[in-house]
Amino acid sequence: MKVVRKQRDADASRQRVWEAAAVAFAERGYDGAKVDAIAASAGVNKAMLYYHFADKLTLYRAILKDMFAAVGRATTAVRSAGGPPDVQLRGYVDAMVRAAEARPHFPSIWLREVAEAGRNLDPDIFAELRGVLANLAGILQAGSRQLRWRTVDPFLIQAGIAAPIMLVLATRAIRTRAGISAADSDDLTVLTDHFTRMTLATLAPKPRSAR
Amino acid sequence: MKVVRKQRDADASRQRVWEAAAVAFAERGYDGAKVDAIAASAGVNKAMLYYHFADKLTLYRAILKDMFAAVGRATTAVRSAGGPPDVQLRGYVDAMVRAAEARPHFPSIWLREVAEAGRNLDPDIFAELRGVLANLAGILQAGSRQLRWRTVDPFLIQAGIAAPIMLVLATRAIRTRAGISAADSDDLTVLTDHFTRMTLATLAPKPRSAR
DNA sequence: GTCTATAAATAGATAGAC
DNA sequence: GTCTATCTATTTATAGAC
Repeated sequence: MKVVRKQRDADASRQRVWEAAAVAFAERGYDGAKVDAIAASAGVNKAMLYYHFADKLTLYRAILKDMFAAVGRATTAVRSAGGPPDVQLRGYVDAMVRAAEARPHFPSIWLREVAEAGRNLDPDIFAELRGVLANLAGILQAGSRQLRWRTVDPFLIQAGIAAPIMLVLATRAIRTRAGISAADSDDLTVLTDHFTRMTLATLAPKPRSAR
Repeated sequence: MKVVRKQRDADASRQRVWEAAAVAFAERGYDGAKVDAIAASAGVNKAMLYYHFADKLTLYRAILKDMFAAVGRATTAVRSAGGPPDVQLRGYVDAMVRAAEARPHFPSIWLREVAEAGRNLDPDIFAELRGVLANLAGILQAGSRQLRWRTVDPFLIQAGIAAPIMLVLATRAIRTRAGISAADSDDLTVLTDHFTRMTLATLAPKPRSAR
């Protein structure tokens, strides 16, 4: 009984550290986030943090890995589900939005990692990223065959989907304050709709007769 | 003569500090960039850095202001030049690409600032951002009238243009190493072409008859 | 303008008691 | 599992000579 209780507390404090760290890394970046602050905000002592995680970098990498693994799982599920390419594409966009939405720290950390140009990413995570891109490439190929989509570099398509989504989500709070309105884009469905339509329009074949 | 020489040296060392700082802030972020490292990489002593700039934050803000002012000038020039909305839009995209390309540190710092959700941005810079967005909104309105473009939130369009461009530029070096190919997208014209076409396709009116 | 030396504060990490 | 106290290295910033 005592063991069980301790176990539950352990999980709880580990979880609180994890979440406080995710918030801090999102708000301040790896170097800007301070271990003292993370521990304090988690309601534990700094030594407790080091009890659960070897060091700051290990903690950070654990959060990163969780993020990218989630995207990998979600996009692979979309691909496995099959269906028409345009439906899969919507699923892909939706997977991005949902993975980010489920983790409030996701957009900021993702943007920072892009800015870092991968310095913190280990081979595992790179493999995950290539997997995500392969899922997208698969959808694009299916679209080429079945819907005569244009042939476009999958990386450019991925950039066009993920980057703006993360920007919109990362700046939700500040935009109203800054006098930059985007009322609609706070609705996640609007987000998915817009970037799905944008991507499909980009991929659509040239009209037969027009011009 | 001596004064002139000193003056030239002053400019030179100030400039070297500026550039070293821009690189460091891009690579490591505000907190990750160390004053010692910046001074060393600029080939001056740390005290020299403080001679030219009041403190680290002032130096950082100066670089930020230069970046956003450049985008403001460039997009305003595009708007003033007038012309058909689709041509103006291409000019707008091109302005983003060029402003970023002219400053190697631009994409990374821009992405980091988005992740910061504006913590470092002062009212001046916010005004600049609103100006850029107003320039885009003007183009979109002209397109609505003259080319029957759809009505879309300008912020979503801006997100769709700027964010992926910065991502592509910020990750140029790493992508080859990571096994993520995007050979074409290293050519700036290809970049401008792609995101211009993407945006125009997004804005294009619904076809009359099709479906 | 430029440098050396150093102050003063902060931050990551650990020892060791409970 | 959890905490207090502390060690050590790093980091921003300045004083003051040349």
